[in-house]
Amino acid sequence: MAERLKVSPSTISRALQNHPSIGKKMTQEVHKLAEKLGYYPNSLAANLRRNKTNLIGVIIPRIDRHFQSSAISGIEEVASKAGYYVVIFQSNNSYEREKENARMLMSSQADGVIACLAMETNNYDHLLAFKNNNVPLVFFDRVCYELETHKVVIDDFGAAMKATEHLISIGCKRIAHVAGNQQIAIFRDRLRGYQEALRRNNLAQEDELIYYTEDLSGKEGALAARRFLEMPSRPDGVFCSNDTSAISVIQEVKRTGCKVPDDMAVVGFSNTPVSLIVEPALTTIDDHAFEMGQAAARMVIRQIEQPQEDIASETIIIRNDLVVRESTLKQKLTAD
Amino acid sequence: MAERLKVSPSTISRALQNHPSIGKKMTQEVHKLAEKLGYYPNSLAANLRRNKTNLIGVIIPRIDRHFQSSAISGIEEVASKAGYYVVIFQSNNSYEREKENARMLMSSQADGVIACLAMETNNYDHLLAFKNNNVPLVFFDRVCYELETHKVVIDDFGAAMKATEHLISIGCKRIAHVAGNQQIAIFRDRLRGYQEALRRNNLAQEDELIYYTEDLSGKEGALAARRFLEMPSRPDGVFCSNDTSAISVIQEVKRTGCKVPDDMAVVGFSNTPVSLIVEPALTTIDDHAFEMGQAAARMVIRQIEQPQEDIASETIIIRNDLVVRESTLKQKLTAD
DNA sequence: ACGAACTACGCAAACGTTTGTCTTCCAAAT
DNA sequence: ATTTGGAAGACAAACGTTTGCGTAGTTCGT
Repeated sequence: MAERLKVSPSTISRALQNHPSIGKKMTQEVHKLAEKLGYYPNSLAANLRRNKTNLIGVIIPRIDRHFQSSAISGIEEVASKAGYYVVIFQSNNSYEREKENARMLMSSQADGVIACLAMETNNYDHLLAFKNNNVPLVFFDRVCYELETHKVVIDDFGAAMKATEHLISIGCKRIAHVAGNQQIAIFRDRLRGYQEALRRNNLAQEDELIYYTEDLSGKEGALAARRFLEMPSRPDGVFCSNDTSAISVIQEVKRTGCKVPDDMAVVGFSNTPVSLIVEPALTTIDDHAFEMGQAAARMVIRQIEQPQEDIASETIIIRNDLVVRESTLKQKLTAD
Repeated sequence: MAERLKVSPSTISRALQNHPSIGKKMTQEVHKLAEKLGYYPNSLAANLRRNKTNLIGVIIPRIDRHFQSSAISGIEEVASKAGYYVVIFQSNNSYEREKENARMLMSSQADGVIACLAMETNNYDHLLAFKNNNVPLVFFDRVCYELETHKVVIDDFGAAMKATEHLISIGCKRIAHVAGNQQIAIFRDRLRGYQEALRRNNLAQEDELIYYTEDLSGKEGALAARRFLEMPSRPDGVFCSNDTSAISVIQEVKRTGCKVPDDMAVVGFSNTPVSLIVEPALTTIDDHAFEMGQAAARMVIRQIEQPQEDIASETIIIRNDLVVRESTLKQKLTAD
């Protein structure tokens, strides 16, 4: 270590952080030497001693989903500005991996945790450890209502209602829905929002108009589209719980020679980049993933730095917007 | 700590890792107690003592690019199977951030590092620290030829040649190129591959057929397309150095009423998901990002675990494939 | 019955920092 | 000349593990 080349260990430490009780000359010399020796402080040791790691752990399903990586970008932006590092753990939507990730995070003494739950997860004991050990925990998007924690979400119910009412406003009378896994609150809420919109507008609510999927994959979107197309009285609008399935629906509809939006209008959810590429471009809900990430990061950092706050739980709801594109721009709209 | 509830500190440690020199009964009791107390070993302390973190640091430009996140998925798969954790640092293509990331990685005592260089980077001193301190370093994709390290790449030159020759094979005579930042080796190589294909087939090599971009963004793709379309003798084929710009080219060409591929065939690079969504679907080079990640991870782990190996540098070249889709399926092809 | 060989565990040092307190030295005030 | 005070730095403990070695207690062979 650097100390042996000059003097004592504590002096080095203080010099490196420009502590006032160390002389100017000494301080400068130490910095010089550190430079020359290519010295890197061992943060393991420092963190151990200080009992603070400046680490924010993030547990998410998959990094290669646009929504998730946008949220992470938001988290990172806020965190790094505040002097925190972000370490990412993927659950791959597996409960076991999520549990393992939580264990690792506990072991690595993260100062705070941000999580978006895996599809499979319906037991939350592995996350209790954070609560029990006073490490701040913030959920976003796929949150857990059974646990009393801070959350960042969007109003999925309202957004779904908005999307469905948009379909109604352009004249759709029979509106179908491609629903996500009903274990997950956000997908339940989107289904409910869809139903509520129908109810308020006195439109048909038939069970067969709802296609339940496992994971809203493209394949399932195509299957849903086929089912809808084969129905005797075919729906004229579809609200899908994500963009991937919505795009698949569009493609499948077109494959059969029908027109989007004229024969069937389509609305997605999330405003991923592909929604701009598909033809016709997809009307969708912009869920502001980046902002969700920012809010979650700010929230967790506040908890880290002001632990005395007695807020048991706080929920932030991020704005969402309906982005109208061609997939719901009926040419006959003006004629109506 | 758990020890105070029973006996000595070392016994606990050994019991937790099922060391043979600890009695069955004792071992079981310790595990039980750990369970009950919700005990999480402090890996900071353990790592400090063992001088091994099981951490692999990854420095990449941006997590929300499909190529990068696929590569990370590959890295993670291999790493986690081998008992390593992956911690991700984004450079946002900024040299300063990359330097900072490298410093942090050095401080956190990562066992190995995998890096994909930022656009801005053309000085490599910050990465020398790894070499100097014997922490294995593997580059992938955007590698650095000035440093003697292990690398995982694809044959960008060959792939570009393959792509361009494919355009030639479908009858294109005037082939343009949307080139990436020429500071980066891979984009230089792709340009060279394009040129070589033209040379070998005795086709026109005009400077104005090459459109140089800063970052191959969608916007730049559209600008390139416009330039090409306005040329007196319009190119009938375009090879773009990435998918984003290629898709923009397709959209812009269509916007002006021209047909892809009949008026202008388009080839991209990377086989991102959007290449399947755009119409016509994009012919592109599949660069096997996931496999690159896997290979890089295997490579760095091998170096970590077999430090005696005297291999100064090794380069792995991952297979790449041309994926032919409608953007180069000329209907007149059979007529030719 | 005596020592050898095991078994099962404790002791203590070490990893590289941080930090509260103590010491030393020197200048200024009395 | 003696005290006072402040500046600059040293000492040592502590963070929570791991690990080489030592040492009781037990078992076994003779």
